[in-house]
Amino acid sequence: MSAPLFAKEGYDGVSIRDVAAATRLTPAALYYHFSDKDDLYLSVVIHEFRGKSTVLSNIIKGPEPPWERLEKFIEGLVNLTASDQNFTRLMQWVKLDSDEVRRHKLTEHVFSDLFVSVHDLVAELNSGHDAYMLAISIFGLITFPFELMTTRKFMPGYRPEHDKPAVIAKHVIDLLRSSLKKADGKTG
Amino acid sequence: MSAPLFAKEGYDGVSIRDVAAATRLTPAALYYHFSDKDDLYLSVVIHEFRGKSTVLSNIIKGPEPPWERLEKFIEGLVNLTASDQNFTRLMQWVKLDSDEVRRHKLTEHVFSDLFVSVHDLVAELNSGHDAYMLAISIFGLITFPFELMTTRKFMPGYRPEHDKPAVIAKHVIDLLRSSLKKADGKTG
DNA sequence: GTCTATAGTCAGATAGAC
DNA sequence: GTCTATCTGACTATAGAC
Repeated sequence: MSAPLFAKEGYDGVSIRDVAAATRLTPAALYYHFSDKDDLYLSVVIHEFRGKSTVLSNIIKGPEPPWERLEKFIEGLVNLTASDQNFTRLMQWVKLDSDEVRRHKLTEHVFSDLFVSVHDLVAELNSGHDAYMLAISIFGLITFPFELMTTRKFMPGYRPEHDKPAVIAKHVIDLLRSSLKKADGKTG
Repeated sequence: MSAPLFAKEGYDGVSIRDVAAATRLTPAALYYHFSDKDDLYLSVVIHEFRGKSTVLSNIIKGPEPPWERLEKFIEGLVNLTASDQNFTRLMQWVKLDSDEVRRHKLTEHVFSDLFVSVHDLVAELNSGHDAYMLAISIFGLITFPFELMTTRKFMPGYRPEHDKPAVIAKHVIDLLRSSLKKADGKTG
């Protein structure tokens, strides 16, 4: 209910009174359910990510060859990111969080599982690239166009199709294919 | 003087009093030089980026073949990003800024010139990829490892060398080479 | 140009009635 | 569990002395 608020304005930009208005409760009622603002914020953000990362992890653990699972994962994360703007912004706020304890807790719940899944998948590809770096690159390639969504519209060369999930996913896959995909007919 | 403050805590996380303490002025003195907090913030951030993007643009406009200039640009932006942590964080705050007018002004001064330079460079490569998407991908590949710096240390597979600029730059270049670089002996 | 002092508003958090 | 009322402190911004 209040996730869009935190997604838009971040921790410092949202007051307990704002959350109270959005949930049609009073500040005092919120303090009955949460010990303080940090507790409320953590609960909201972690709840927002629950389920989403497990859906993507399941894609990654499918029966297909690694490259095909990677393609499906890329399409899945692009679609998720495109369909829920709060998702990307909440991740951005996590990365920027200036409170170390809070950022550590969020990282654990928000990034870890999915990162491990992608890391293990790209390791299977045997591409020669460092799996850790490669996993980070893939997340960067997928999320960066969405992180820039509100600013890149002013850049030269922009066309509305650059916002379409299918176009973004295809671009990422095309960019990675020649570096990562083993030749089709190759056998051990 | 107060750029590190805004880099760490963002617009909402830094008060006029904080800036006053950092500059050893009083809030009232700051209001003599700046009309309001927005004016102060914009001045600080834009000043922080001046010069930096022109240095990189000059690399891009060198005499070498396009792919070599792209390699040098990647190394240059990686080194800049690695040497000045404020740089990355201020860019992240710009992307997340919830005030549309402020974000528009910052985008103009912070992103535009460099984006245009990279866009035109990758267009020269004739790689077959959309130049606009490709420019965004390159910025994503370079900056994402630094945006995740504080959180990815907790991820499995992490080694300290993953923070080294040379390693990050090499990874990005290696990842892009087979997709973007024309065969060496090719002539028109 | 920089100061002290302060106006006016909003923040996080709590006490106590129901 | 949720409310009204309120405490305490921090915030942006300004007035006016020097």
